[in-house]
Amino acid sequence: MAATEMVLSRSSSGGGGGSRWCPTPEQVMLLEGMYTGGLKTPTATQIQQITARLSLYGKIQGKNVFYWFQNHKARDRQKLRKKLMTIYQHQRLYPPYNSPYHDPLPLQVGVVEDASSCKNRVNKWKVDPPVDQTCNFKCDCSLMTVMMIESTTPYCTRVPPKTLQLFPITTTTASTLKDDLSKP
Amino acid sequence: MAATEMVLSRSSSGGGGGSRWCPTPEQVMLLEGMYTGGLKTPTATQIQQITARLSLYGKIQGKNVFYWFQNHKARDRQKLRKKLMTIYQHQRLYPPYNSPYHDPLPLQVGVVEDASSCKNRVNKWKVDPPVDQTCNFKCDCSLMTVMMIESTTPYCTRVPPKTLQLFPITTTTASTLKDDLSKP
DNA sequence: GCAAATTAATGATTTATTCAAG
DNA sequence: CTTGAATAAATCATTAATTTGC
Repeated sequence: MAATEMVLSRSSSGGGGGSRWCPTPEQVMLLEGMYTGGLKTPTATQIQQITARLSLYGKIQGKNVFYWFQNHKARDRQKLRKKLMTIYQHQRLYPPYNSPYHDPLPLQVGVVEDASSCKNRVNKWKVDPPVDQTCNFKCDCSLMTVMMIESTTPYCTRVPPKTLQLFPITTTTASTLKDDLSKP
Repeated sequence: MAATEMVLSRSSSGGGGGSRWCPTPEQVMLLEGMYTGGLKTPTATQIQQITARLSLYGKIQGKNVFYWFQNHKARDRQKLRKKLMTIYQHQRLYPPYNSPYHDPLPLQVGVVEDASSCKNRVNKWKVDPPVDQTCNFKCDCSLMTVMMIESTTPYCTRVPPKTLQLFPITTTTASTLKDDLSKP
């Protein structure tokens, strides 16, 4: 980095108040809980609910949740991939078949109908996760839908309703409200 | 997705498909015009305007415009890439330098500040395109912002503004409300 | 102990790839 | 086969850890 200066140029970066979401420990904890609990790709509806719940612990948007799962899954996958790669390399083995470590995650997928017809890759994990909540919505596809849905709630912390600012490009000096994160 | 439903009862009339956007010839013409005119990656603001304009010729959403440019650019690029690849292969040449045909498109980028400091990749094409409309918004980054903006207008054919509903999550056993937001 | 400098994590975008409708 | 839609991989950029010299 330039290191020449970086002082208090606060939030000049682009469009939205704080430059990026900084999850509180509680939020991270809950998210990781859901992830290890089996939720890898939440549907739009789930993202909504998760966002609502996490907003109790700090300001957050649906897209943050969406990104979190995307990144977490991707990095999990790449971690596994590297591990497998070194293993294969170590044993002078080639990956099992076609694209072996291209999808190593033992994610719990949805119902894979019959597996007899392999014409399509079994990417059918679009049904909603193990928890049996009665959401019968077929195809709510992550990001788009999320964005469509969250519409009017720019960031949904439960702050007292101040004068709503569409695009807080203005300085908003300070941060302070940023986080009280004290690591456990 | 189960495909069990998708009633697609109506609206197939008049050139709008139910399941996916089917651009009218006028829309395609205009889009291609803009593309060859130099617009490769419209900002959110531009996407809005384009959508508004194209909605005169048929129903369309911001995401359609977004996807159209994404796909068009991607496929243009891959076409060029293939062409270059065969050329190189044909002449027993290796690509010029590091990743030669990784960015073959002579896209018109925004102002590249000084080019003297190459510390960062010059990916600064985030400023808004040639047309000098006075939008000073720094970083409105494509999809997210588009979605944020278009918010309450699920599909922006010129329908009269109804009362906005913000997505009832409650059980409401299936259906009924669903098609309200998927079909006109 | 403290900040500046460096490195590691990780949030956010962009690009490439894949799926499926027509 | 073409192409709209969706997802995953790669990349960028900023924040937190950490090292280091004082």
